[in-house]
Amino acid sequence: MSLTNTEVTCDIREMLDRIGDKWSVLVIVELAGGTLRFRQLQRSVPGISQRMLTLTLRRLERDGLVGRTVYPTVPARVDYELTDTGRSLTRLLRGLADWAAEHRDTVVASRVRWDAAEQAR
Amino acid sequence: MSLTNTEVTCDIREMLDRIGDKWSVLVIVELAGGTLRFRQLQRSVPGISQRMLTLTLRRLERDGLVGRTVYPTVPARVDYELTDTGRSLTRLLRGLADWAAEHRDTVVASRVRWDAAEQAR
DNA sequence: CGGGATCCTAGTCGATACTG
DNA sequence: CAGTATCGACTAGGATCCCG
Repeated sequence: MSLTNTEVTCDIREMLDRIGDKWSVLVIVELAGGTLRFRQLQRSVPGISQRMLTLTLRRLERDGLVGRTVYPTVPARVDYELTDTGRSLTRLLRGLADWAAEHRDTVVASRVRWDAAEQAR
Repeated sequence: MSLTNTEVTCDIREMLDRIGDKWSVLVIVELAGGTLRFRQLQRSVPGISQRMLTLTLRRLERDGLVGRTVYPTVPARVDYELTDTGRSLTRLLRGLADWAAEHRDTVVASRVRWDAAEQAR
């Protein structure tokens, strides 16, 4: 169960390079609820700009986590959905969310203590 | 088991803000092997600069994931070790590493395909 | 509607030099 | 040894405009 080796840590870094940016997990989580169009997705992820939604989706599509379907109607219609690989990620995200929920208070308290000590200097 | 709600996604973003940077997980993984001094840690994490190791350790200490002990000897000696909270993270990191190991080939293949299609334009 | 192309800023990171 | 301070490069991300 040891984690101390270069190979494993590189694996983790790869993962974080994939989903550690500002928007990827938010998009993935929304798509976990089902297929969404570009506009729907943008409305579902408050604060994301058009540009960042596009960039994020392209990266996820490139990695095979998200599928893109274009319907040649006018105006254009584009559906986004998680692939099987993408869906397999939701289990992991659940794990992250659970850890965060469980330890948030402790972490916040630690920060408050730290910042107070900082202030004291 | 749904992930689609703002609260959960914020939890995950908090987590990623905490460990999603370039060095945090690498430091955590090294400390998972036991207490280390500053220099030992720097040698254990190839490529990390003095500055980034300091910054990373300060952040982790502020969040209560890493403990710091100073021995007032000359020259100074400082030990770093995971707290209980920090140690609880290793289970999660194991999950990330496992996912990465299992899906790396698929993801890489998807990228190659994407980049080839890109080239074709 | 679903983007692409540009421009710009704020923050991250690395390199280097210095200190107790 | 264990840092702090400074500078400069790079880049993620936001704002805006335009197009089919």
